[in-house]
Amino acid sequence: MTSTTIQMTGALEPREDWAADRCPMAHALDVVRTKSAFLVLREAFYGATRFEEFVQRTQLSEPVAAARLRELTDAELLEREPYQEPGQRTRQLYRLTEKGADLLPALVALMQWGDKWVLPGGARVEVRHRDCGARVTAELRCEHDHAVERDDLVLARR
Amino acid sequence: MTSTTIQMTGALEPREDWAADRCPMAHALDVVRTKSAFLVLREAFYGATRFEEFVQRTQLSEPVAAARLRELTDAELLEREPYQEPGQRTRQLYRLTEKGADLLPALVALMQWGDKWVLPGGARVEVRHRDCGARVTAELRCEHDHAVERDDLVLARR
DNA sequence: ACACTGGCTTAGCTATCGCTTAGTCAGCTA
DNA sequence: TAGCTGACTAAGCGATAGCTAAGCCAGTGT
Repeated sequence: MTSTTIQMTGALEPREDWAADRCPMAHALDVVRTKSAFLVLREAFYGATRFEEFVQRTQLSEPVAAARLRELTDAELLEREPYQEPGQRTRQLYRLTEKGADLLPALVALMQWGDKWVLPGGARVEVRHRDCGARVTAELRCEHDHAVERDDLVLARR
Repeated sequence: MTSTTIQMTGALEPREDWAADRCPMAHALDVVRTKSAFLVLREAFYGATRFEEFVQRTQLSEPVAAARLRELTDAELLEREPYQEPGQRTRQLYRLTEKGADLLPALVALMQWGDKWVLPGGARVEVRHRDCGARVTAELRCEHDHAVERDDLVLARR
């Protein structure tokens, strides 16, 4: 079995001074902490905009959906916008902001992992490329556009 | 502002029958539910193997670290292996399995998002490609190797 | 024989997550 | 004006996630 850990350079040791307080993943997880927040975001990506849509599609209770919509709006992953259908009163709809939409690779990566390891073949829906119809996955690439394998990763101090 | 929601094909409506029970993301989040689980996995990627390393580097309390290590081992994202240093008793070390290592794109995607939106420039460490030194990110690609923009995604029923 | 160390476990606490049930409120429609 | 609907809010509950403090156990070192 090949090693799956990222090789650390000598410069990274000792570890005590850089770890937990500035880890961007830990801070990301402070913003999107709960499963229900991921579910709300998933439905926002799938096109939900109205309160009732979020409640029905996430299968969350109304209070929980309302709390997550409020928190995600406060954190600026979603934005509210008033709208009015003819013959209806003014309502709010929720839309992804750029900040929220930028989480899509993380959600796709989780879906892809769940599909491969937890529910193989069980999902009823998949994400495809509009132009060519091929399945879309989140994969690791470097800025020079090389596909990066796990064992080709290095941690570098910035 | 461009639309950031995934376009749904007509075939996906009505939505009532396919949503929550088989969503692979929801099932992924049942396995890796808590922030502490993500932190333990992060440290496994960074090369931690011993109990004390996980405790110190995640800044979790010992009971929580022990619980997550047990759960992740039970879920087969980590495996235990006995080892013995000369003059020491036998100990366990924890290593990522293939299943666990496969979560790396999701973790990188979360790091990347946190680095961009929560802690801009604050992180002290980044992931690079060993061969060329360029920064690595998780990005969406289709099987035909096209880079996929958010607005070029379509949901398809499988 | 005794203390020490690494790797846990147990007990007991608080805070948060999510649920159900039961409102509230604004603006139609009758 | 009285009810209806969509979008919430409030109250109260049980389950879970995290903490600290304390203890346990196996194997070394002295």
